[in-house]
Amino acid sequence: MNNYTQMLRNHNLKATPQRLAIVDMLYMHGHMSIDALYEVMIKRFSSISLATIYKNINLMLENTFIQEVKLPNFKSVYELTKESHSHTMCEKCGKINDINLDLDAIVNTASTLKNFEITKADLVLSGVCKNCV
Amino acid sequence: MNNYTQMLRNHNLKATPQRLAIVDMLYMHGHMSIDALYEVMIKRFSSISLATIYKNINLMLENTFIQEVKLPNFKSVYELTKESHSHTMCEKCGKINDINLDLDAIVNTASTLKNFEITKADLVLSGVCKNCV
DNA sequence: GTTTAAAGGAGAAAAATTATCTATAATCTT
DNA sequence: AAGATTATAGATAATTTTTCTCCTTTAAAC
Ligand SMILES: [Mn+2]
Ligand SMILES: [Mn+2]
Ligand SMILES: [Zn+2]
Ligand SMILES: [Zn+2]
Repeated sequence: MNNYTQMLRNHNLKATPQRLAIVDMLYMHGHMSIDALYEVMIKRFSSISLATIYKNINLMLENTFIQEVKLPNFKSVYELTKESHSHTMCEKCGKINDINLDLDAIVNTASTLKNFEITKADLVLSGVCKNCV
Repeated sequence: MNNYTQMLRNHNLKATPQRLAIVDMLYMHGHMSIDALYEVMIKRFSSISLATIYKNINLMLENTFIQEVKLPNFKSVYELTKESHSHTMCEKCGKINDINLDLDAIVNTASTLKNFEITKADLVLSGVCKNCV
């Protein structure tokens, strides 16, 4: 029994081949849209239903096994849940990368400024990556 | 000829009553989803088509007359374009507020760290507002 | 191996968004 | 101000995206 199998079961999800493949794809590609995921999944499971992708993505979201990343002007992408982090997105090539930034100061400022209890900070930095300048 | 009329024309948009109302609603409410906008618009224009809302929102987005704000777990909202700013969103009552935070330090750090030319920073702080604690 | 509860696939259905068409209204031209 | 020009609104169809239903298959438990 491999890694992902245990991870899925820990989240009350049966470890089906389709799910293991989804996890595998997300692990390999990092951030994937529904469409991109379906495209790679159909190669492994020629008869997989798009509904299966949606159902699993939604289930995994509910179980916080994965996270949705909303991007300006683009479709959402999904990734395996890991420590909170921010993202960069290249507007030319569309490449999305993780970036660890210390947002504590900002969050604290905001919290006191607005008397607001902050539980999550979603930051997307858009621009042009080094390969696209 | 009022304010909005001129603003719309400056963006190559004819100042129709429907558009003026959309601008007015966004000005009054701040951040609105497509549905919320349609709901208030139908009160003023009983026969307005949802397609008109979509067409105008998309046109105004193209002309950067308005901006889309993508929110975790919720539908996008739209607002009149103003100076770049961040948002807080209460997960209890759904209230969205503007907040001006100095992200320069963060942006610069990210830029040098990843050799990435940043043109835009979208930050949404989720949590619980003072009215909902 | 048998049981059972969950998941997959096919396709229908629903929801969201966009496109097409025509009458009308906003702006431009005189 | 009147007429010409062009973009827009609204009705509706079409398309796209997402969810649901139903039945079969399969993973997990015993
Ligand atoms: Mn990430
Ligand atoms: Mn705002
Ligand atoms: Zn790039
Ligand atoms: Zn609240």
